[in-house]
Amino acid sequence: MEQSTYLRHIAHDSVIFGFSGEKLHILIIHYRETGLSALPGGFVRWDEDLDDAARRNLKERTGLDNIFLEQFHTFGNVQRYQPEVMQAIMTANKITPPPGHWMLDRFISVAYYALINYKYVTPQPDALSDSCDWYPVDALPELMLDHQAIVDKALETLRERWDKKLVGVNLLPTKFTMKELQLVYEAIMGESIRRTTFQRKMLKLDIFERHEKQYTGKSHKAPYLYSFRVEEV
Amino acid sequence: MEQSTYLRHIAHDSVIFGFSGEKLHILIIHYRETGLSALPGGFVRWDEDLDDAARRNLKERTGLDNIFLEQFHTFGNVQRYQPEVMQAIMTANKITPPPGHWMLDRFISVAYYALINYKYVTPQPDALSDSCDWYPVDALPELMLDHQAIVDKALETLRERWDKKLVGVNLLPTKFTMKELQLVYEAIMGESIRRTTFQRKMLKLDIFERHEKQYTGKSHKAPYLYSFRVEEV
DNA sequence: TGCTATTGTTACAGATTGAGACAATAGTAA
DNA sequence: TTACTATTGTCTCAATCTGTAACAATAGCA
Repeated sequence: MEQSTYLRHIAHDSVIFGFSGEKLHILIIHYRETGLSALPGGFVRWDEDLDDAARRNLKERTGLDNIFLEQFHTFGNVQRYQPEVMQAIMTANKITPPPGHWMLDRFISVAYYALINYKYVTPQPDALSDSCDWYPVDALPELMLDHQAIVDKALETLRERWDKKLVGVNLLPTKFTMKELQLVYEAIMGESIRRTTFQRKMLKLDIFERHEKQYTGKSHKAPYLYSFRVEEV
Repeated sequence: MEQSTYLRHIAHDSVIFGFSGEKLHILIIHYRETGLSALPGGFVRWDEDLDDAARRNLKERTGLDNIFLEQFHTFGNVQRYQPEVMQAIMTANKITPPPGHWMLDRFISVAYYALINYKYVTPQPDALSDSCDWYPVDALPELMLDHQAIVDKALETLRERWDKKLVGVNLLPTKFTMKELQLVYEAIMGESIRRTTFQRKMLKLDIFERHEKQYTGKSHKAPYLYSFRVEEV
């Protein structure tokens, strides 16, 4: 029996969030000469854990390892099945798949979201795509298949998990100011919060370590830098 | 190309919660003559939405329709791949699959949880299983593959979603007393809560409708019955 | 008419949250 | 040196929420 490299019918897509300092961004890839935009995704190898596949893919796309990555939903509607889309991508890359090729099958996609520090990432397009860019979540291009729905669900999940998953911290450098953390919060929640209330709420969590002040050259009081405290056991 | 009824490599399993009035229970099936216990699960047809597959399966197993059913995680570790388990089940049913049969392949399983009213359900074993019974969550038999991990994750999810998903209401009859709702809460959360605090918290949600009193024949004040209020638009 | 078990409601203290006030800077300008 | 401005770290006060307890109102029974 033929045993291909990848598990058939199973894909994974990642919503990679980055924070620019002002807005929340998502990494979008463009397929060569097709006008198609999509979330970075891939397949699962025969001998590979599902989570590892997502992690491997993320590393291939961004070069980053040890990143916050978490599964949030699996999309399996029949309407996802649009072989002509995959066909177009392959054709544009001068691949002529035989009818019934596994990439033209119906796929169920397990979706992950990643939180990374925008500045440390230089997106790297892979063999099938010609570019790989950051877009603000509120100004995404039209995405293929159900990828917009995947993004929407990812955002919804992010809002629910703000407190439990250190969402903000994972989008910032190791050291950050309360102001920066608040900007992330507001970008994700889509609502503003009072400075003092936010600061008090964060500090009461007692999970941050306070460091030296950050002198920016601006003529006002310098803020403290904070980092997530790593508990020693 | 051979096109089987089901999508290869993709399964789904359901953690079906029921509340006995005292404890939280889960529906477990036993495979004929193998000693194997498992969550009810199934596969996805070629022309079927993933969610529909889970819903169809639930109906086949319990006879119930229009039930609260929600996806919560997808399990895809390589360790799940134990063809000898599936082999044993098929052998016990006098089926001799050819080597490479699709049911002996590696599977990724999308897990759902359902909340149903214990009393209205008579579990119905299907062709491959000899029985189908309720077990208290704290006294489950040994489950095959990673099904215990699936149950654990389901419980964890249930606790997180108590408020958002009307978890309690979905486990009770249409009309219920505050006491009953509180018992469900305590069974799920694994901790007791003060009666007055709980009652106040629930009533403040302003999502319940109060009905007539429930006279049980006991010699004390009769409690009101409540139901979830359906907002008219 | 009491008695008991249970339920609905209210009262009160402590904790949490929203909103504002105020003092403490870090640089700039006078 | 001395204002002046923008921003940050705290503190205060009131409103709200939560944990706890008390109390009144039954429903059936002796």
